[in-house]
Amino acid sequence: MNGPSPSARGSRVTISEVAEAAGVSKASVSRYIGGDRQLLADATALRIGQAIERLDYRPNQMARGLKRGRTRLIGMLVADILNPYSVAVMHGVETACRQHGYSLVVCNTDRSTEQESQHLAALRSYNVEGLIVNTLGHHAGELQSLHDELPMVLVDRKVEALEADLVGLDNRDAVRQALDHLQQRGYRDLLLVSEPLDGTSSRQERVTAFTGEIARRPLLQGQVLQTGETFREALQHFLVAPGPGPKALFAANGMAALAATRQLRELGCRLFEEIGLIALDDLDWYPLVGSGITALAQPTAEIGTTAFECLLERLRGDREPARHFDFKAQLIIRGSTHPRG
Amino acid sequence: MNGPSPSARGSRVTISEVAEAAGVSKASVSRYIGGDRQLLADATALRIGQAIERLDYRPNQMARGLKRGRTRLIGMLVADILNPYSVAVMHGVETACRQHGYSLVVCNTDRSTEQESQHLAALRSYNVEGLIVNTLGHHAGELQSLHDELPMVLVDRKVEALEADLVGLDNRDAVRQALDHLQQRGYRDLLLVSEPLDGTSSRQERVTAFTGEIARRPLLQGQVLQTGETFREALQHFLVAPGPGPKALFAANGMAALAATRQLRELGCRLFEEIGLIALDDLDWYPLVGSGITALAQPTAEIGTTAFECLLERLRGDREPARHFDFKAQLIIRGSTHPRG
DNA sequence: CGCTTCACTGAAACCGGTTTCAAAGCAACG
DNA sequence: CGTTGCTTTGAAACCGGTTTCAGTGAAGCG
Repeated sequence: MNGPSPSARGSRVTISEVAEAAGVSKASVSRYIGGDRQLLADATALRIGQAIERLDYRPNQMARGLKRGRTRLIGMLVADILNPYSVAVMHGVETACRQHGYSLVVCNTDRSTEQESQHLAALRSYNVEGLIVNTLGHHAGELQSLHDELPMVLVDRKVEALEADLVGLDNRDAVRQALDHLQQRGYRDLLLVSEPLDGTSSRQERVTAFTGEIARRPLLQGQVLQTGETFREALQHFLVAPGPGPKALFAANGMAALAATRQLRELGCRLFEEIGLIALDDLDWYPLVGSGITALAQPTAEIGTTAFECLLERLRGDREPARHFDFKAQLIIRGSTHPRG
Repeated sequence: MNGPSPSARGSRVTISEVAEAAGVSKASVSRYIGGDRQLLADATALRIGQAIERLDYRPNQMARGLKRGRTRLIGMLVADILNPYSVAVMHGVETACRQHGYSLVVCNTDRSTEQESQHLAALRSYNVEGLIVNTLGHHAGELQSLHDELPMVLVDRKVEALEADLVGLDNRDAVRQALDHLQQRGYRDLLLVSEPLDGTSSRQERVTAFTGEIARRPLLQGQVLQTGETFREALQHFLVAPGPGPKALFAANGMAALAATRQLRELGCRLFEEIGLIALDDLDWYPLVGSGITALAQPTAEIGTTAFECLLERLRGDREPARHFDFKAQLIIRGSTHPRG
């Protein structure tokens, strides 16, 4: 009837106590909890089971990991935990982890190079079995040396000179879908709004795909703008400049969509009568802004699960060369790209 | 020039190898990395430092935790990682953790009772030093028995019969601020929109404070509505029903604000000319909807840091009775509560 | 010079598990 | 009845660290 003593903070039941209570050796208890139950006589297993139940014994995963080399811990390095995309992917990863008996250690680098390094060291010291990385990818050296030690899957962003699996979006296809849609709706003068190009591969790919596609489509004219200090003025300039036809913005991700919409409002634009908008990522508030923001949704949950499952295969010994998973974005049409003239 | 062998997956440099390389004993190396450096002769320390550098040695945190009892790991149980409030708090916690050399294991229960239980077991088995809990709080028993073993801080939500520190919002004050503001702006007929009352203490407190305050203010009339299946009809009914004056919604949190705004739009409301809106939590898209949504911002970062620091004090041996930290919400006025009447 | 003190170091026990290895008990076999 | 072989078990080594404790040599002291 009496639970564990409240003052006994940190002192847990150990395998030795269970062994003693059951009148067997540590080894037998270890075999019981380790799944080698068929090695034990039924009577012995029963006694151990009862002792475990009675003492409410839970094996110490850290101690198990020490000898066994399996901590059942996965590390995830996230560039910006306040970015909804990252969280959505992380949610997918976490779900997959739990389903396979793994736990997730999440490290947020806050887009800081120094924190990235610090977190990598920490994750290594915790003996995580594998790593899911969505980050700046400076520290290519550290990442490489870590990748030599354990499996690693990149999410959304390549890291230069790192031969690892990659799970992300088919950016080229997404950009094409966006331009197809805008063009079909009658928009002609486009502006790609991206967060600053800091080397993040997905951002760069979207920009490259955009300029490439624009060059290939005689009907369209397009330029690229980065959010930041000069963004407002440049945007204003775009709005008033003469062009080949109706104007539209293409936000390269959710944060850019937020920044773009905010600036449009502050510049006194009526959303979205004067100017169209399409955004990569589909955030839950897009339907609420003006007549709704047209989006290219990323299958974030699927990206997360795939990243984990990819990691799992590596953990099970898969030695294939690095693979790439490119998911397609899904167009969700709302009022911000209503047909134009 | 040659890094570690790529095939040597999982085999790291150990303290023994460093000891051998430096020509000293494990004990000395341990003292070196453990901060007992002043115990060592300068020459010895130098040799060890060089050996560590040369072999790129990183101590295994798990092994250290085993004997020392300090894993430098904090667990956080989150009810819903897709809820921006939770993420914002988590961000605060994570930052504080890193600054103090701790890492964070995040477990998302997805509002599932079963997952909560599963995660608690996992966190225990990983020897986390402390726990930050923001969750349903079913499993009061498991939480209690865990709280007997290690320090625990609740965030936002009380758990019945659990005597633990709590960090959250002063809900009564927040509700008063909201009603003061609405009243002063001329709104008279109010509707509190809450997510379903599932026992979450903060939700319940807001509802209770609301009805209490309404009863106390003769000018105001108010009722409570929960999001969910019947929400749309009930909302529509509220919109057309006669009342004592201008109507406004009070969203009890960010998710409720999202649901409410969405329904208002679908019901054809012009935001926010016909009806006012104030929301608890301040999400980054509030300025973009209609004329902007007035908000009561929670100091989420501060809540997160406080939760961690509170935990830290407990870890350092603080045995005070359970404390409560109630933060004040901050009113941020936007167009959704423009003056009426 | 003998004795104490102190700074420094290493051997060994320990943390809580897993795994190897050998041995004990028992049945089947020739 | 002596072997053989299988099942079941425990002692002990091990994982990678920390910590205790005893020992060494040199400096300080009477």
